[in-house]
Amino acid sequence: MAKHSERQQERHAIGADLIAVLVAAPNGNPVVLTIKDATALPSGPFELGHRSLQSGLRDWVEQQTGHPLGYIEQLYTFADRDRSGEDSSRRVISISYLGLTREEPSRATPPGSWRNWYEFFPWEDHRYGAPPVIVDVIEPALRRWADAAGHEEKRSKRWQRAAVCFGFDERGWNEELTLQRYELLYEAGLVEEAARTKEPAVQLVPGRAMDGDHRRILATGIARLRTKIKYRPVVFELMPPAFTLLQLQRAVEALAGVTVHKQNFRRLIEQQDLVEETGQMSSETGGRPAKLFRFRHAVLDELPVAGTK
Amino acid sequence: MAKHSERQQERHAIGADLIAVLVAAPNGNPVVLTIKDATALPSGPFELGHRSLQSGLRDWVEQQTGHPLGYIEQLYTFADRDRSGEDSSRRVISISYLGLTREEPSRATPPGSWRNWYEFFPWEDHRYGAPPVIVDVIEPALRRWADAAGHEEKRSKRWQRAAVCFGFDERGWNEELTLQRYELLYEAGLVEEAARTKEPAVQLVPGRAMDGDHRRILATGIARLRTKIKYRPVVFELMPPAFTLLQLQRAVEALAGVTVHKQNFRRLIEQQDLVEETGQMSSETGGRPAKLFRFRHAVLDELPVAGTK
DNA sequence: TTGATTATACTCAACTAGAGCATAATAGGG
DNA sequence: CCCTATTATGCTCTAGTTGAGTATAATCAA
Repeated sequence: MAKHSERQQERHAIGADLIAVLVAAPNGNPVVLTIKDATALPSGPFELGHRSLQSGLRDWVEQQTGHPLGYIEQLYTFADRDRSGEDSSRRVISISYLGLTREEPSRATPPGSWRNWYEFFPWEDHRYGAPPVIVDVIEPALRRWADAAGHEEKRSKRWQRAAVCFGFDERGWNEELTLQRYELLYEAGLVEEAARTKEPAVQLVPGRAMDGDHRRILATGIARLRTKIKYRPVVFELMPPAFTLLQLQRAVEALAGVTVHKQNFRRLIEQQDLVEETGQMSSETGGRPAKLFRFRHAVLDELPVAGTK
Repeated sequence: MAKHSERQQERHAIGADLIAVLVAAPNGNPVVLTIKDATALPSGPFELGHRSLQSGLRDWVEQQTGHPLGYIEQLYTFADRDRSGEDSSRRVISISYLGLTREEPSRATPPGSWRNWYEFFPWEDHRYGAPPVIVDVIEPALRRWADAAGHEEKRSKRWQRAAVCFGFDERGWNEELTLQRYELLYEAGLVEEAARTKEPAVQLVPGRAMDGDHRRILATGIARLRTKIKYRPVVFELMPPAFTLLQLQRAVEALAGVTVHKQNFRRLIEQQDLVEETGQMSSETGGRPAKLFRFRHAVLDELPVAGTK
């Protein structure tokens, strides 16, 4: 155990920031709360008055958006000097959180604050097939990046990594690799954030950039959520009190960025007793009316339950 | 975005500590590195000179143990005032990590530094059946705790939570709930750490206590590792370069605290191509000699691989 | 009344996971 | 050398899960 008193001077040159990836899914649109014209995630300093990190986050997010936060989960803490834009005489520790909220808040959040998260990651939305940007831009760019490696061994390692991430060479798309894909594009110098420090690539991959690490944090949040919905019933934090099974499915698909087999999705939800009928039917957009369901909150007490794989 | 400059004063009253849950498994024993006569986890301040949190941790752990850290993973960051033992005029942010190392280091670590982690959680080892402490001490104590609740509804909620955590009422043991179990015992005032602030219970549950939050952090690390080995090949970080399948199985069982079906374990490992034969056989303790295997490091590049469920 | 659209019930085959049986190869004691 | 204990290793069987498809039911709009 180091003596703390000797190090007060050094330790005091440290600050802490809380950064939030705040997600909602109003009618099947995956949106995230942003500030500064969608160039940053909402963040605020951790202050002495806060009871804990989590309550500190709750305080200012609820104050800022006017809506209560349902689910909160810590994402990652980092303090890399190279990554942060500040000078190196002091360090800021950034603690990021994933938060889910039920509705898209309107008051206290200027229009345009909530953004479809695929604006930042156009290559992540495979609900309507693989986005053209992958085969048109990303694949050739990563091929060039791989070929630019010195040794043959390194070349093939690079390409294998790219192929795993993006599902090239028959490998198939894995929606959970959102973070790995962003990091790969960053290392290959294909996103704007990387081009700021490294030499810029000839052609950047489309997708809205953000300040500092924020896009990377968003990628972390998306990846976490995409894995989490498979084994924990967290989607319901994003749903209205009553919903149809198709609405639920659309929400899951929006987050995962892939479509699922309708009948199998229903089977899964029902056999896990995640929902119960409200007894009412929906006034539908078209087609046969659907039963309305509500989340069975009791499942949260029956802990080791599964989600919506 | 808050103006940072206005808050310098407040922000500077913050320090950061790195805390390590460092795990090894020499011949099937799950051990963790401790200091101060096994009352604390190794920790050190995060300093300005450190390149990043992770490298800061690596620096002083390797310096302190003389062994390189294989796998490192962030666990959790917290700054709750109630939990930490320090005065409230300043805050320390604790960032905890899980680290895996191959061998039990001997130099630079005094004897007794590595402790079997079941000394801290005697109720977590189900390799030889459910430990008697559960039915003898924990179950009746939690029954009393549940009954002590005011409303009938709260009583049944408490008991349901206890039953889920410890597998009462036919529910079966779930080894991944290590953290939830510790937190339950803490809330029920049944561990020493809780008795320091709350009123002490009549009889505490056996198990070595630690300073501050350290036992809780250890529980977090164990729980994380128990879930991780099921879908990522991290056990191999704890194994020697060559090993028999039984040795591998013993390591997994040591971490998970439960036994597995031998033949099915072999089938799983082999069909996933996690290992390859070295061509050599083991000079065994008894019985038919076993083939020696080594980890196929290439699987780390074939990313979305499974582990040792 | 027909077609489009969505809801909902079933079926089927492939695969996975849990459990057990059988046989092989070694050591040690008589 | 044979018997027994012990561990290694191969194989089977069954139940459950998963992916994909077929069939039928309600509704609306033209």
